[in-house]
Amino acid sequence: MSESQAQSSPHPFKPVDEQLAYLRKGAAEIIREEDLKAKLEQSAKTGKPLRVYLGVDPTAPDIHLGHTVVIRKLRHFQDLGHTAIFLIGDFSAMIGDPTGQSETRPPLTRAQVDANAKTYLDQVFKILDPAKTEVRYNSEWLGKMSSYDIIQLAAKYQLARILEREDFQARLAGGWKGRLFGGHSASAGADSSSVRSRPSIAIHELLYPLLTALDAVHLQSDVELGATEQKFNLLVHREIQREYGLPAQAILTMPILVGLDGVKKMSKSLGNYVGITESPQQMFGKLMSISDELMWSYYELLTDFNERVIVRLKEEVRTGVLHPMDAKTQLAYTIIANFHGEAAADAARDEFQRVFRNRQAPEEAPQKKLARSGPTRVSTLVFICDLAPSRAEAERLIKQGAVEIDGARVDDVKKELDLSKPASFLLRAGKKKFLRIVVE
RNA sequence: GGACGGGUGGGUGAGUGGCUAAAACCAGCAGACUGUAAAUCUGCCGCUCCUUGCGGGCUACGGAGGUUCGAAUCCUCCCCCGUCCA
Repeated sequence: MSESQAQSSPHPFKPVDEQLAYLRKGAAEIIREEDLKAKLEQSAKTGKPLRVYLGVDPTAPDIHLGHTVVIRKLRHFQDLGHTAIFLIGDFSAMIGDPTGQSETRPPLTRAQVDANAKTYLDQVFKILDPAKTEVRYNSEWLGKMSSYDIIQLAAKYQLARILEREDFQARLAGGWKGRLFGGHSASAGADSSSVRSRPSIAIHELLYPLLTALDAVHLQSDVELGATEQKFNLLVHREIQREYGLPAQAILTMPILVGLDGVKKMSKSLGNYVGITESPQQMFGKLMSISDELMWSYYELLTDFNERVIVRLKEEVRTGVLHPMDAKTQLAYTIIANFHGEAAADAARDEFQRVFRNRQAPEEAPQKKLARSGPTRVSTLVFICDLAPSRAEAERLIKQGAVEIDGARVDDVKKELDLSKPASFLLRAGKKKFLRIVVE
């Protein structure tokens, strides 16, 4: 868990300026900072912690490092003694947040949402302190609304205001911009011509920010967190709170984490992500593969090193005192220790050294047991062990010299192995994929 | 409801009857180099079978039928998307 500077004693709070500095780290924007400061002062005075929430739609079963950025910020509030509310948008997930979507997305079913919500919580509590986290579901209030309530709500906001939103603008104008971070491979000048399948906007999407605003109303939040792409929604929440006669919450947005490719937003569908349930080994490998440049934003958004320390590291790398690889190793170590503990992080680091720097066989590769059989081609083996998606691909890997057995390169496509007797060997396909095959 | 335009491989996008498993670019994968980074270079990049060959078979250009020795390309119907009009 994050060994952060803030310790348990919730009251009295730390000095407001100190709190602010801690909260500001890595933040993209605080709206408005004076508001947040005033709220912190108020809470310091009254001894009443702030109510800080993060709403998440459980649209996928797994969370990855990209999601953790903002969860970590919630943790920071928790560290400072404020009340962290983790809101599961089980109702809103069934509408679908239009943010960053280029078209209306298919709504999730109740069952999917429930299943996802469950796995989310397990994972989220690797970051948040379960004992101090208030978990809420927005179906609690949204599910009970009557159509009358909905009309009332809808009357509180202007269509023009909703349409101001960038996603809608773009979708209405057609030829929506590539998603964040140049999401579509920009072949030169393709912009205006790629309008072919112009997406539509369904009415219910307009309601999304309004409905989720009721979360803020119900929770009587002082602060809401979100990724920068949520800014629009968060601002609507703020206004609707006022409409309902509540003080407007402060907003703190966090930058979107760039994925392993160094270009696009980290996302599962792009495959440029590190899942938080992945093995220490896998995480280590993935984290070491990021570019030197990207490493700094990971330091900022995924670790508790404070700003000054990060600046110093950066300077040391720049002047050649610290090797970039060592800086990256430390980064990977720190992140993994957060999720798996230090022992596991140690092991992952050592293993990484062994395998990639010293080019030795991994201490323990994932094992795959096979029943005895006759002579089998290596290409077939690579395929049935899932090291390649097809036999053709497996064969290609061999032709390209990517396949090794116990460290010896296989260069004959037709090579066969005798699997009729018990045996154990290490099969490698490509740089990163190892499998210990055990024939029983 | 009408007029017009369009639906090609993971993405963009060429291709208007055979030379097209389908240009080019992007993404991806592998090898070399390295710090398993980035950059760069080289190769690969539908599936499958074997005698691994510039080999055979199968599948693929929204769907279904048809014309043809031969279709992503022509015809018919259908579905979907967009623009404009109502």
